[in-house]
Amino acid sequence: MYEEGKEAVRQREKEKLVYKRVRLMFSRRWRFGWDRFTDVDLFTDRNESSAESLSQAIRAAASEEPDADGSILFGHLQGTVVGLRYYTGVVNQGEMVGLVRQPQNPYDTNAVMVANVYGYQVGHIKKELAAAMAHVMDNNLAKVEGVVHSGTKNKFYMPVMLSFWGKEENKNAVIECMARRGYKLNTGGTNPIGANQTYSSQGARAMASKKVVTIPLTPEELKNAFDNLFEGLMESKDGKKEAAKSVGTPLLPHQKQALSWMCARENKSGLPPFWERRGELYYNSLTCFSAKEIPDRVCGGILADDMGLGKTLTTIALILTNFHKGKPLPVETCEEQSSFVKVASKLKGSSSASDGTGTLCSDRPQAALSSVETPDLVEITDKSEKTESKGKKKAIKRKASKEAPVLQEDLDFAAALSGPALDSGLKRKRASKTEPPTMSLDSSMSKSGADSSARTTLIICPLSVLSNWLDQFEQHVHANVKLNVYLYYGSDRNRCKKFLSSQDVVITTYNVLSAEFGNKGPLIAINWLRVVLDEGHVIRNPNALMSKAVLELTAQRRWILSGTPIQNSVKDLWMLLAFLRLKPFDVREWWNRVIQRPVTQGDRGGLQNLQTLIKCITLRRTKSSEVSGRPLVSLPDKTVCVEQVELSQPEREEYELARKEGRNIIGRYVAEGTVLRNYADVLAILMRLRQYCCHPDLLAKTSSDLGAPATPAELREHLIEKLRMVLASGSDEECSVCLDSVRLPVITHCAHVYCRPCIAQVISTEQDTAHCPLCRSVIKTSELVEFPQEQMEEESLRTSSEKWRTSSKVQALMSNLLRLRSEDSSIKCLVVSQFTRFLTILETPLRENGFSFVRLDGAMTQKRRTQVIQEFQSSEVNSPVIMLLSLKAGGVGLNLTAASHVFLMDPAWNPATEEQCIDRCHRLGQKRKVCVTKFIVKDSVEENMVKIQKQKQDLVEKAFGSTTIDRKASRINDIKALMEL
DNA sequence: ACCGCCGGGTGCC
DNA sequence: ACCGCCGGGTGCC
Repeated sequence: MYEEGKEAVRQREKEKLVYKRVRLMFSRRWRFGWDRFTDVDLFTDRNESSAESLSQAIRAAASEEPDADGSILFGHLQGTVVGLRYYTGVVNQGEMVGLVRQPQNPYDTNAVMVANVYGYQVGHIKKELAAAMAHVMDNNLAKVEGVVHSGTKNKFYMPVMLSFWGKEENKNAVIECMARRGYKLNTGGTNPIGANQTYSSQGARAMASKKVVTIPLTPEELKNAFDNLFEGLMESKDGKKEAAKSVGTPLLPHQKQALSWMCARENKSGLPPFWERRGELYYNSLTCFSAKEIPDRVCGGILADDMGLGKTLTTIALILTNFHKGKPLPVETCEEQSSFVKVASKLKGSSSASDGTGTLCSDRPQAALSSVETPDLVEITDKSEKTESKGKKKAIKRKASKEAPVLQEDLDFAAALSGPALDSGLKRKRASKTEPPTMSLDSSMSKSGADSSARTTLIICPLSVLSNWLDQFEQHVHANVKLNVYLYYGSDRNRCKKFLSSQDVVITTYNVLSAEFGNKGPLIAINWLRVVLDEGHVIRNPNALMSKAVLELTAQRRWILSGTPIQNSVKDLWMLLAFLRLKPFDVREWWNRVIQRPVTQGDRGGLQNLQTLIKCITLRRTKSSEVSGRPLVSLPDKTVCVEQVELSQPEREEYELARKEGRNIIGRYVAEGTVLRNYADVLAILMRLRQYCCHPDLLAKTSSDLGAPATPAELREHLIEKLRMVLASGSDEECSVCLDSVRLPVITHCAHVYCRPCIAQVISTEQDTAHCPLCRSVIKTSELVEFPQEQMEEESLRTSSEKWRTSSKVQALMSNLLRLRSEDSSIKCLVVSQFTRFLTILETPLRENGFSFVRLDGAMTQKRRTQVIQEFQSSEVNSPVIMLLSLKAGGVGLNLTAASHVFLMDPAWNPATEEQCIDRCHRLGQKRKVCVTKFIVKDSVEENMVKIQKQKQDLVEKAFGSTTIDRKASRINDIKALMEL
């Protein structure tokens, strides 16, 4: 009887083999989060086209996983999972299961497969129920989720609690569709089985013992909690690791700390978050999944330190310090390798795509490379290859002859026969070993862990920081170390796989990667040692091509560098975790069910789980963090002083004339209560005064040239025109909605300026009856006037052609610059103004006095910008000593540490804008004391602006909840104070 | 699966 | 014997 049974099983297996190939595709896609199809086809014929189309189909299915946003719970239904004994997948009490339609199933086109969190198939839904579900699922009426509350009682079937989720409008259709086939959805009240609790860590256990009453988070609490998600992720251990000798720059304490943490995360040991050891098994407390094998740990994480704390340096240190098995990257030094220089130069020609790389790129000859590979490494490589080919051979043999695998099967069959005694209730053995779970795990493990042949770190960054990486490598790698850094960018880049994977570092951009993703470039094909995503938050949209491309990369270790890890919502986090392959959340469904939905619904447990998760993989320090009681980075001192400027007699007379005129006009508006209606006019007057304070030639042709307005329409046109001129001169105006400097300014019909997104929000909330926040005029989107940023170029030409004259403020600046030069000619200065035309005026005296300078303003192309910054930052003797900087130019990331003196030529409305500007040189990397000089004209509108700045700062520190009325009042008060009314 | 179902063997009690 | 009953074989979709 025993023999007969054995034979029968073998026979059945053989018959089913063909179908099994198909089925495996389905189960495998779960296992790998849908994206690892290439590893999968152990059983497919090596028929390229069929494997190809199937893989495409599966990939397409994966991307269809809907974003469950806005889904509501329709109801629950108790169902049955059948066919348990045919599959290896096991389910623990309380574990979630996935339900996948299998329209290709040859026995039943309605089949619904059940898989556990790891993607191992557990069974099928009983066919009558499957028939009903198939309709719902195929028509996308609902997403069905399963949880197995009670454990497996027998080997053949088990109950499963199904919940149906979908859009409100489909609810009745779903309920009716199920009812028609005799399945009544339990829609009772606010769900009987606690949809929320089910997913949180207390899960089934808590439910069984007592009803846990959870008070959902308010949206505000949620927002706060979320904003703080990345705060305080300072590793408490102060383990510090010394960098390898090849790192030329000494690391600061917090950088050593980060290096230690990163090395630890790469040299894996210990369990990933939410896993614990339970006897023989590893158990995940979130999903209730358990496995015999040690779960995959994420090799890498998120380094989310504040900007300026040295993420780049730390990453370079990591590359050099932690190669394999905690040993430093083997690199050659100049002295030993002088004989190879010739080879190196040959390679250099073929590889460098930009002069930036030239000095670093490919200096290490290939001869040296091969000598570095220890026999030990080679051996491991061979081994992994063997296991891989063995696996394939086995698969092929199974098809050809049944002799070889019989023994294997028999053992398993015997195990199966021995039944529950051996099962221990948690893990059933499968009669066939065609698809042992260990194999897939092991193979992925050996790929990521034991494959020591990978050498190269791939760094992907936005184009804007590419040059920064090259600089930093040059700067921080020890001078006599030959590190192969290849810039994979430009049309003549070397696409040779062998070449790339022999480099130590390959740097490329997200765009290059996206481009290659489409036409199968080498980046996707190479097995990288490490992939580093710089500014990693750019991949937060999972639909973007570059995000998809990034997920396809094969690597043993993965890192995300980001100064701003989260922009708005929980959703954005999925992509980061998916890239890191944080299982099981790399599969969207588990992320949605375990984290995203609970958190967005205000479930505290869900939020806590998210926090724990993030904490495990993230290191974040801010500028204000401390290491062992000391501040992270001690910046050199900064002194800010105000230098009062006295106007000359003629200047004063001109100014007073304009001031009186303006005061009269504004005074009339105040008396009439029409300040806000004529706001553009007011701003134009103020602007005129501010410009007088700097230089008389700043004044553009003013609206007075336009002639007196006749009709209301003309008046409006004039006001809008005035506002346009105020903006065009570079003034940093404030948006009354966000109370910050305007970004993407638009002008309303009633001549007020706001940020485009701010006013768009006002319009969308107030719908048809939207009013201007300042004057309550009706506003419409169609009537908003765009203000194209940086459109003032040719005007500056006209000014320079006029006869140049000086001004008191110009004099004040020049005497400072001349004094500094005589004290220390190496000092570099930033000269900042809101008025780009003022910068142009300043060029003349700078040239006359023989200062070498560069200019950076918003009108410059990105390319020119980086060029200018590079020039200015250079420490060469002839490099420019002065940068003329437009206040609003450049993002926050701008690094101008070469300068130690800042001259703010004119005050801004928003003090934060000035601070931001100062921080561009007062930041990490600044070696000198920073000295800031603000020029303020005595007895002028500028002095009043400074006073208002102070008041505003106080206000910001005190409270935030200012109403529109407050804002309006404060605007008017500001103006009155400015004009001393 | 300690079930249900199928289909062959069988046939008074 | 065109049924009932018994008991072995069998078992997801």
